[in-house]
Amino acid sequence: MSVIAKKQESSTNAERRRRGKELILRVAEEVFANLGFQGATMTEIGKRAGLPKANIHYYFSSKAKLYQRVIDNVFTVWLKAADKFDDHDDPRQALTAYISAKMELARSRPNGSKVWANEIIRGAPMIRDYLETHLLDWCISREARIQSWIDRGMMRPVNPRYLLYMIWASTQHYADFGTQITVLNNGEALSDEAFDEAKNTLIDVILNGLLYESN
Amino acid sequence: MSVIAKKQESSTNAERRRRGKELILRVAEEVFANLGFQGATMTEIGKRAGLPKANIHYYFSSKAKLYQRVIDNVFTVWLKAADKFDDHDDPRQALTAYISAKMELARSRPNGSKVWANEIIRGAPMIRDYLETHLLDWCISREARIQSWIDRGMMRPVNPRYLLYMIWASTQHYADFGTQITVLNNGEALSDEAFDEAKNTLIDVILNGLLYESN
DNA sequence: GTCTATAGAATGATAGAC
DNA sequence: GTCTATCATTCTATAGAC
Repeated sequence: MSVIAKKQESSTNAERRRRGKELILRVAEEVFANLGFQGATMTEIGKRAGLPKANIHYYFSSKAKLYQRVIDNVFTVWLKAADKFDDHDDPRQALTAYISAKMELARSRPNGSKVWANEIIRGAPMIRDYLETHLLDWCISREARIQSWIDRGMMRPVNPRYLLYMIWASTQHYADFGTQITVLNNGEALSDEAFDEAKNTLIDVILNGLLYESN
Repeated sequence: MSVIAKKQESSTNAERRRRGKELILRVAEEVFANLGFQGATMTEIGKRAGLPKANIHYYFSSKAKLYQRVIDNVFTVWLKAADKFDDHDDPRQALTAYISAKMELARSRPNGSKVWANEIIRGAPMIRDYLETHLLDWCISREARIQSWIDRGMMRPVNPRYLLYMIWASTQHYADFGTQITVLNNGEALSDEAFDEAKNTLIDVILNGLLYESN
């Protein structure tokens, strides 16, 4: 076997290993979201991934480590969507883009949002440092941006932080409380059209609540 | 011992028993809120209540039954606050009263809100029937009320259901995500003044977003 | 009613064969 | 790398003394 062939085989194995880890992470996100950290079991994660639990321990040394990796992914995805906030220097466009991005995330990755919510409700034992550093930094810089809009008379004066909380809460609700929303929708998940209407209602009320008539 | 004395003693014992159950329920709400259903243990509940776990089982036959009772209490308290919605036939007054009541509940009973959130995130296994009956009924009647305001030109047209979700989400956030809010507040819980400002921001944005200038 | 002790089941983690 | 078998721990729940 040539060196090149060896390299290719090695690359293939690495690739397979990566895919195995990806699969486990995806399944683990779902299980942690629906059962909480304590409720989730390695056996259940293994079962849904089609593996004995010993294999999960082979890839991720402990349940806590696996959970930490799931949380890392959730935060990475959130950060990426949150950057939509910076695309425009106009409150109407920026807030519309941000609310839309958050709603699309709630739609496409509800389990990530649930894991995050579960973790916060528990008192954030695993991610306190994220909150104290990355999240706080993100907030401070965006609050400055919102304040500059207020100072320039582009929107009504509100405490920027409470505005951010309002947007987080009302968008993430469609992921975290998806079960309740489905039950109240006669047991059917919101259609794409209904979800769009919900999104537009949020944008409509918040922008109307913040912007002056003239804008 | 006279019959009256016997009656009094019996009443005192019943009273003590009731107080014992109350204490356990209060402690259980806190433990379920912070650890989730699976994370909460009878040992921990007993420890915080100053009792061995066998006593908890004496008062509540099983962990599931105790949890169900905690959930019952949460829903009862919520229903009472939700009635604030009916005190006025004017959107400004009614929505202000309702948002205020929800925020006061988030402030005074954050653990109840967290238990509810945990239960919904898990897929509402224990309270699906509540959602399908009591909560749905409550929604339908209040949506009709909101719709009548819209029909009478008292507020801008929005889908009443998504407005309710917005109010629930943005108020309950202050309970469910209290840990995150505290960390972002430099590790200190929101002061009464800050909480009031948050409440007024919500009322301000939502009412401004819904009502016509002339109102 | 209250407690100690323990049964019986489930879980995270690992050893060791293949 | 993958699997079976198993250990050590922890949990719900109950038995039984007081």
